[in-house]
Amino acid sequence: MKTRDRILQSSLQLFNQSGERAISTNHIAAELAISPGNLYYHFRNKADIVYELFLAYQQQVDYYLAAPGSQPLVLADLAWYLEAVFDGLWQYRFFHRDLESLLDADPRLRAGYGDFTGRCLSAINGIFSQLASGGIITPRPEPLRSAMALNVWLVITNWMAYLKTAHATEEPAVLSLAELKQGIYQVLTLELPHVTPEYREPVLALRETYRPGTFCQAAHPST
Amino acid sequence: MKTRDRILQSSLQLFNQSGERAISTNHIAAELAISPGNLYYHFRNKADIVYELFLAYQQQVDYYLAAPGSQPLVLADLAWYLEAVFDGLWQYRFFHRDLESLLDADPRLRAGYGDFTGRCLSAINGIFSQLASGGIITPRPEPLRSAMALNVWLVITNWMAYLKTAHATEEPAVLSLAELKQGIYQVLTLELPHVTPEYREPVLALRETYRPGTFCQAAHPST
DNA sequence: CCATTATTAGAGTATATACTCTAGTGAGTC
DNA sequence: GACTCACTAGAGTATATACTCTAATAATGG
Repeated sequence: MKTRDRILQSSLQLFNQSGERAISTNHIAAELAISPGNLYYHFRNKADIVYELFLAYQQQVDYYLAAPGSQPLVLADLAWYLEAVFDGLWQYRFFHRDLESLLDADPRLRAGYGDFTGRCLSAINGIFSQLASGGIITPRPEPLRSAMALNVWLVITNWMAYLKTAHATEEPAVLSLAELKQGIYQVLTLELPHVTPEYREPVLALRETYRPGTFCQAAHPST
Repeated sequence: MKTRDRILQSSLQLFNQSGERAISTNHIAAELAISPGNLYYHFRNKADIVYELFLAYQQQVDYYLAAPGSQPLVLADLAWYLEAVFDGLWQYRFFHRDLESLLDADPRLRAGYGDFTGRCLSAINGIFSQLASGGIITPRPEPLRSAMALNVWLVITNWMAYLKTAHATEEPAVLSLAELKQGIYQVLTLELPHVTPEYREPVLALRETYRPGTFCQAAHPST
């Protein structure tokens, strides 16, 4: 594997683990047992590493959130979309932690992220449309649908912060993909009032799949 | 005004302006034209300043979110609660930006914030109950009501980050209290499906009050 | 007035951070 | 074997950060 890619990989791992703020370029170099000079041969600065990671994140989410076209969606599609989004969020979870500082440090990133959010919101909006076509949720007029999409986005992007701040018992809060996906429970809670009567039961069942266990959750973090 | 209080005041202002990460104790001392030694006479370290600001934040929100007791609520109460919460969020807006790092740096803060969130969620839950008693929203069974409260909390605490990251056009994104309060529009969107038919119109009217203007918004930040 | 205590200045420290510079090394090519 | 060129090491720099220490100055109470 090329050094450049190893830098990206290690950076992502360390950022996810401890946050971008706590990880210096020297840390990254040390982790890879390469010299700082070597790292700076491959990247002009730290912001460039972050930006490249953002591009990968963006590409992945864009791919999975690709417009559902105009065919109606079934319930399994909804579950699949939610899983995909939370997978992306998990893989690049350092990103939404102090995103503001990241954007302050790099105008390209600010512009790119603005567009990215816009696309995500349209995608969610489109998914709502096609879920309505599929008879799963009741159609809503436009200004409302966009506001709903935004709420979904807000819940999704804030769920991790909630888990790591309000919910955490351990000292440096750790997190597992399974816990993260309990965010799907919250999203489905959000959509519940808009589900058509005939789909209410199936959606409730799907939602139950992600219900946060009050029992002991022996979850451990992986990469 | 006592130096200690001036330190807190200036810290809050600078933190809100540029984020805790970007503001060093030297910056704070310089802003007040006092020596670093003087600052450290009044506070053992930076985390102590942050913690004290958290206590103030907590006290304010706790005060305004005090349990509505058992008397039913009217629509004006709902508006009042929302305004109060967003006011608190505004005054201590540095806090929810990289909260995770703040908690990592101070175990007291982590514990305190965990409790604080718990109380906020119960308060929102209680407000839902009393809104139901007041005939404004339809009563919901418990596990659902808590999940709804959590969604409200997620939307509220993430609204500012959304504005400053996705929505911002300016370089260091600035924000006004008025813009922030458009978050109320989102919260009311969230609650809309649970509003009783007879209150639907009044709630829609209230919500319209906070609708984000598509027109030019010449809002400028104040402290 | 004197003694004690609270407050302040200001120079200084140890450490970290992002990043640079120079001098290579090693694999391929002519 | 000389040349190139992508790649790497490692020491080094300027700056910042959180924080300390000493000594001086107010403020206060008896």
